[in-house]
Amino acid sequence: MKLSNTLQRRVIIEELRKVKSHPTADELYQLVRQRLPQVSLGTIYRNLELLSEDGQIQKLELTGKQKRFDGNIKEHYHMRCSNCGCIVDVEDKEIDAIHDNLQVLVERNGFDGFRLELIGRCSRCGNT
Amino acid sequence: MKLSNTLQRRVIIEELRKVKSHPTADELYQLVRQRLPQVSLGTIYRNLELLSEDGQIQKLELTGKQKRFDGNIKEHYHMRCSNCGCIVDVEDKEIDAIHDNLQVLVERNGFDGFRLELIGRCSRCGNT
DNA sequence: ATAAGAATAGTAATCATTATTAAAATATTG
DNA sequence: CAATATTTTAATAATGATTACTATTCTTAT
Repeated sequence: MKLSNTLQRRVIIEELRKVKSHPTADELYQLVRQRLPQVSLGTIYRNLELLSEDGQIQKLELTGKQKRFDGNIKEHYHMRCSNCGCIVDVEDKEIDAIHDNLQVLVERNGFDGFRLELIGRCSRCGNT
Repeated sequence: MKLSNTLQRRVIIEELRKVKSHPTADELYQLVRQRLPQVSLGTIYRNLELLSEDGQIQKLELTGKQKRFDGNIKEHYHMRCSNCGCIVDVEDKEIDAIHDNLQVLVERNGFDGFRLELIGRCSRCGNT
């Protein structure tokens, strides 16, 4: 079924695409509220689910108790900062290469797929 | 600090080591209750955390909203069944090999580590 | 055995998420 | 455009997993 074009939905998409922080539903709620003070948290949750089912945004399958969302639907990797817990995008040719290798290997061994989450330090937290 | 030797703690470890199902805290609570009917769910949670900090059991870093625990502290991979959601151990030479490759690659690119979760069908659910 | 510290059962509180519902907005059809 | 059907919304309640609190009991080290 096609999704209706509602103001709330438009603002949710816009705000999600503005940020690169892979927000949780609640974080996005805070952003959307600045433009639509009456918006309800349930609306955020419902739309994030619907929009990700519809392929307009990405629901991230990551460890941790909160779901996170990404306005960028191009497949790419994520790194979790071992210090602050934030999620950052990984743009890395070599990781793309290992992805392809993993995919082949994993399928050759009868698995359907895999989830890979990188761990490191984000730029804010440095290398120490 | 060293952990005291309590009956509850012993039974929790024993029951966890008996099963290969990577239970959640609540699932383990059901098992422990059969031997200690007065045990409290809080005791299960607290001890699972303490025991994993102490290295006596493994807390699994997996996607999904519930934490899971493993009595086997030897490092090994896990597969999530895409049908029933259960977690099964993966014993696979090739996966071990890719693990080592990934480790090298990931470190060479400045990451500290990674989490890999395989996806497939468990033996109960078959290959369809 | 006793005192100090740790762990327990029971309960309440918290956090993330999902469900419910009546009213409002949007889409469809004639 | 008007009438109707459908979807979505805000507000609220409910759920499920986990954590916090607390008075009492158990362990451990003297």
